[in-house]
Amino acid sequence: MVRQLDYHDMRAVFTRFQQAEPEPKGELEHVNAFTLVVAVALSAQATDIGVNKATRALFAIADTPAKMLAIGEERLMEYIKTIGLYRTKARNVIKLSQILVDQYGGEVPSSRAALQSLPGVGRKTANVVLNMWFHQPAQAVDTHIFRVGNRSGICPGRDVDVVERAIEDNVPAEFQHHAHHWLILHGRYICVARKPKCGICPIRDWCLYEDKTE
DNA sequence: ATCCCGAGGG
DNA sequence: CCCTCTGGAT
Repeated sequence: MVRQLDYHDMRAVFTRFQQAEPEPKGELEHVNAFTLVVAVALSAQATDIGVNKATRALFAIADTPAKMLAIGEERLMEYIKTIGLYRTKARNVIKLSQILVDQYGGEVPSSRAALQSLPGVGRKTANVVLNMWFHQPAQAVDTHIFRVGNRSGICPGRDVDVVERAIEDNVPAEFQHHAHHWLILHGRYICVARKPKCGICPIRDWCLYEDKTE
């Protein structure tokens, strides 16, 4: 039996998030749609801090698909070698850049199908781009949101698809667009994986998580 | 279910 | 040492 916060508690929780951070933003650095796609693709199983450290130098010389192709896979690998899974990511970014040049005039497509057809871009990355760049009602579920959603009862689910639906179905409409970043930031700084900081949690009154250490 | 895979925290 | 980090492809 999965417990899910009721409508009243959901409103209270997101009102708290909104008061603390009226305009939450992601912390992945990017300068256009292309660099956003690349940054999000690179962020798989990596911290945004580590990704930013690598992309700062990379995007200074390669902020378009054409420039990325000019650099090539070998040199790209050197830039992102400090990020996990770097071989696969380098290959995907080069392939993806080639497809954007060949099929989309060097632009980033705005449809989910086109985004997800790019190598290294799955549902989660596509949803981030749709939400952040194209301002579409898409809910990306990452490791933070999956954990926070299940612990708290905000958006529980056995897999990410169920959690995504729980957000769409149960987060009040006016909070939908910012829900992604509110939940991520909460997971990153308060509801952390190992030892959640329930002592300083702003939504503790409504959370269903049983903290046995305090 | 498995592999990919470095950096940082505890 | 072990765990975690805005996953995706096979």
